[in-house]
Amino acid sequence: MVDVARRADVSPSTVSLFLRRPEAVSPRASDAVQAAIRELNYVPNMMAGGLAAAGSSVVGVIVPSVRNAFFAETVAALQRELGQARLQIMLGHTEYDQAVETELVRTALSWAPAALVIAGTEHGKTTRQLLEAARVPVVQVWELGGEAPIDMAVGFHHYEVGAAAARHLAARGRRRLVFFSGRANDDKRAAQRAAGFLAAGREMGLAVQHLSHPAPATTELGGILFARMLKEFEGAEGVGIGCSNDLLALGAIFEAQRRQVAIPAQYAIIGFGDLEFAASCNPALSTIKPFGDLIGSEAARLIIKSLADGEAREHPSIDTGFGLVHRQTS
Amino acid sequence: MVDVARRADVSPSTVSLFLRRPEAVSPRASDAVQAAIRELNYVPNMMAGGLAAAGSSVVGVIVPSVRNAFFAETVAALQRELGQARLQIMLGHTEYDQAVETELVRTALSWAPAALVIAGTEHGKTTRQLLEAARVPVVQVWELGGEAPIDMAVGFHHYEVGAAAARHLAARGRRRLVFFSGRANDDKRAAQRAAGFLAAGREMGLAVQHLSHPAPATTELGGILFARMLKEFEGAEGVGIGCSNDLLALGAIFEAQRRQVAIPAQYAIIGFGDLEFAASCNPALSTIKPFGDLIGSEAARLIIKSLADGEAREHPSIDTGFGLVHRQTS
DNA sequence: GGATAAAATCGTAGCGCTATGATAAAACTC
DNA sequence: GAGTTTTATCATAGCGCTACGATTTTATCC
Repeated sequence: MVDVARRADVSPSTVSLFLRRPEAVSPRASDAVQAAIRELNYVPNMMAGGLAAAGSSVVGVIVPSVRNAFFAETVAALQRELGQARLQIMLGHTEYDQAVETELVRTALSWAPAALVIAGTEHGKTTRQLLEAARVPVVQVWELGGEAPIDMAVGFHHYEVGAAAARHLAARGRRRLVFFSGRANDDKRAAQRAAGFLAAGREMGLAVQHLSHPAPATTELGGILFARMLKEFEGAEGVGIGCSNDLLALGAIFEAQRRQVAIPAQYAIIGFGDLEFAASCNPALSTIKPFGDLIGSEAARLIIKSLADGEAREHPSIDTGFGLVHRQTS
Repeated sequence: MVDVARRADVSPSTVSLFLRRPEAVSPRASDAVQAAIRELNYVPNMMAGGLAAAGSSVVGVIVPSVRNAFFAETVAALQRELGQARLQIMLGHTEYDQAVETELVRTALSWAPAALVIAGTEHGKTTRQLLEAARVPVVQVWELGGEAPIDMAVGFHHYEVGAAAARHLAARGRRRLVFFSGRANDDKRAAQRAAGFLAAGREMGLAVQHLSHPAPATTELGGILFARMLKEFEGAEGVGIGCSNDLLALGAIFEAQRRQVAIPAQYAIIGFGDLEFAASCNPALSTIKPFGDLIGSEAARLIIKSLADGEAREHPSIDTGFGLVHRQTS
């Protein structure tokens, strides 16, 4: 910055002011500074700026897995919207491990972030304390319900997702409901969807069952659970299958085809996620669609608004809801 | 840090030294400092440290899209390995736009990063200049060939991927080869795979054709291209289809089923990516498997080694190669 | 032209930590 | 115990920029 100032024949303060508030600098000085920046290919040092300003332009984003298409979509939307506001994403993923999550929060805080985005409402005690003490906007995403939000929240009720899937299958005449899920020990949100599905089925007086597995919810596991279900429900009629995500559903479809089992004539299926392939499946997959992109863009909007409002900021929770997408499998 | 020092009855220098090199501090002082850190819940300010040290623990990671499962896997591996080395990922994604890429590089550089990871070998002139002038380790990932590496590279030759797919289909008796691709205007790596496929086919004296589309390479597009191909090759025999990714292949499989076209009896298919569902498809998908996880972990290893070696560091290019996974579609 | 207000520019202390050399304390040798 | 070496601790300048008040310049009014 000192070199830019020298070249533009202004003081370093003026260069700094120009970068922060261009309208506060005269056109003559602006032109000179811009030219100097271009000629010297000057790149500001964000650490110096953040240190002097007692806060940085970093937004810590902590999700269970960036490989999971749900979270990837939200991260992408956050990047898009926050990038426009000159904020940078520092990414951490927990692989569903609470101790990792605590360390990632601590690391994010060491960058004096402008805000934090973290998936879920359930956190370990230390994590929650760190977040509560952080004095920066915190947005919990992808879930509502459970523990009260620390600050702001954007998500939906996974329990209601499961219930909606059960009600949809019942409305399609299914009298016996089965729920497939993976990551039984780690994925609290999938467990909520299962709980909602089973409870809604019971309320409607239907027979319900839960087939779960500790492995991640993959296409392969979907096929395995479908085969297992066939064994248990030999000859049963009117079965509806809820899957904790679309990959399990895809695997179930493939296994049904291999065994000449007709979908949905013999077994109706509904997934969760409305993943990229869902509409193009054969048969096209019914699913519950979360709005991952909307979650990201709403979280970004809340952050930007919070930063503008300062101490007067609010603490909203936004329920994005979800969509029922009725296609050929149900 | 001053508060921690006061509480531990040592100087702030000793606290700092303990955090950087614990073995350089006596056990008595170590215990006192650790206790003070715990009691005060002290979180270091990384910006101050980075500024004073003339460099930070940030690694800028710039990929076309985090929603793309290939890159997500590499980002996940980078996060895992670099996290172990106390480095933090600052993520940017370009959505295949070169101007965005340039800005993301500039932003990453403003954090005085320890290193940069960027996808691809082809970059705009300004981007390349920024990277060359950066004086930090730069690892280009997911591609080899094209322009010479700026510093280090971990990837494979997409042209060879296409050629391998063509040779595989020829070895399975296919006499007419078609390549499906999407994002025809943006995705240079997909274009390379197409070029390799077509060239290898021609070299073997086979009829070759390229069906491409400017839209992203989705399952739906796979179905559309398959339908288009059926029109053009009405009654042709011995056709082999190479797809620029597994999603296109999945869409082609679904469309074949809808039209009672037998895979691979009538048309053989090979994808790219070995995505999560590939093995569980009906029929199971033949594909070319890139090693996204290995690319991430190798890039991380190179960065960590570079940082340890300092000016004496080397500039390797690592060819991870790829695997041919022969399953039921071919 | 003088007085006043607004806009523009500048000077300065300091943000929290590091690297480095200076100093103090501990360990070793004779 | 004295001298030397090694280990541990401390003091200091400074990293590049910001926020803020001081100063200068420009614009407006009478």
